[in-house]
Amino acid sequence: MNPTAPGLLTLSSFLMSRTGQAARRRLSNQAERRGLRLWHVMVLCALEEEGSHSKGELAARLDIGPSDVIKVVDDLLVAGYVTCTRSSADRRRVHVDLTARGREAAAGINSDLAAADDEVLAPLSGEERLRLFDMLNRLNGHLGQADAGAEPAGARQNRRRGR
Amino acid sequence: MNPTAPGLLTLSSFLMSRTGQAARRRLSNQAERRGLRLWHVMVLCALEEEGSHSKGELAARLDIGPSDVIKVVDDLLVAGYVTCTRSSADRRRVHVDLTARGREAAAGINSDLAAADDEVLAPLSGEERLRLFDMLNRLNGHLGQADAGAEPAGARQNRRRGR
DNA sequence: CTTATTTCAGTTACACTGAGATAT
DNA sequence: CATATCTCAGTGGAACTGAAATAA
Repeated sequence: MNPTAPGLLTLSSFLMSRTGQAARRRLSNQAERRGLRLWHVMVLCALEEEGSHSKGELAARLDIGPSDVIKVVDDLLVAGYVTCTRSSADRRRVHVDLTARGREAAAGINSDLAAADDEVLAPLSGEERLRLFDMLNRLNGHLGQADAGAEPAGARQNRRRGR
Repeated sequence: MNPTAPGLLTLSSFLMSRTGQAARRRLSNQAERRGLRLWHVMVLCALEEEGSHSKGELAARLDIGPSDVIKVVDDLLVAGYVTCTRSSADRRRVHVDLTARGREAAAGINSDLAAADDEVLAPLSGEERLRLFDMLNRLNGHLGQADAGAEPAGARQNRRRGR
């Protein structure tokens, strides 16, 4: 059809997945120094920024599987970074809250991750970084929204990107 | 330390990994319609753009594991998209070449992927897309280069990102 | 004997799926 | 009974690791 379709290797989508993968690895390496994975940090960060969440809310907020939240929160619980308490109003829900220790850990790792982020973005000027950040936010919104509209019908559980 | 370190969830590195992941999924879905995975398309694309490669060269060019190239090329061989021939000059090497059928498949899927890429980048203007493409290329070069410098010593096999 | 290339086998982390338990 | 939330166990593809076989 299109005689001069650009190859996969030069597509922005593909470059982005590659770059994102490399960037993720750097962040992940930072987290690993504290015995945490990125999922753990995501949860700590969400709790730090937005306060208490139920496990289901965390899954929706972070766009990860509800079943994965279980393991992650359980690890954080064992590490003493969070507390889990059943809601007295709706006893199905489990509220997750940061402990003082968790807040401390989150602050420490956040500054480490910010440094890693800075190193990743090293080749970009300050203005370019702002542009990039803006574009990424728009792309994220667009992609998440587009996926949400394609729900088959009875997808009450797992309303996530993979369908 | 830093009292106002930005949270992981707002780091460009993190946003990029998320966006890249969503973008990759779209490309992957396109490839799947033809019974291929992204790895297969990467190989087809590299062969289409740059001609014959040995398996080791493909691994280095695409930055994937030499052991993974085996499976991918083998799949393509079974599908009749490539031919494998031992080099007569250096019989350790196996040269991989596109067949007519492979070239046809590559062209077809490339235009499909280009359409998917266009959809991913929908929220960006033409100028922004160029900027983004440029930034991604620079970031890719920077990250790949930085990883290459951190080699421990005797890394003759697997000189790849994860070390 | 040492090195390069390919090959095979196995491991890990991640994302996801499905069933079931408990509560509303 | 229908629904929501959480929990657990298992699947599959991707990325990586290590060790062999073959040839130089």
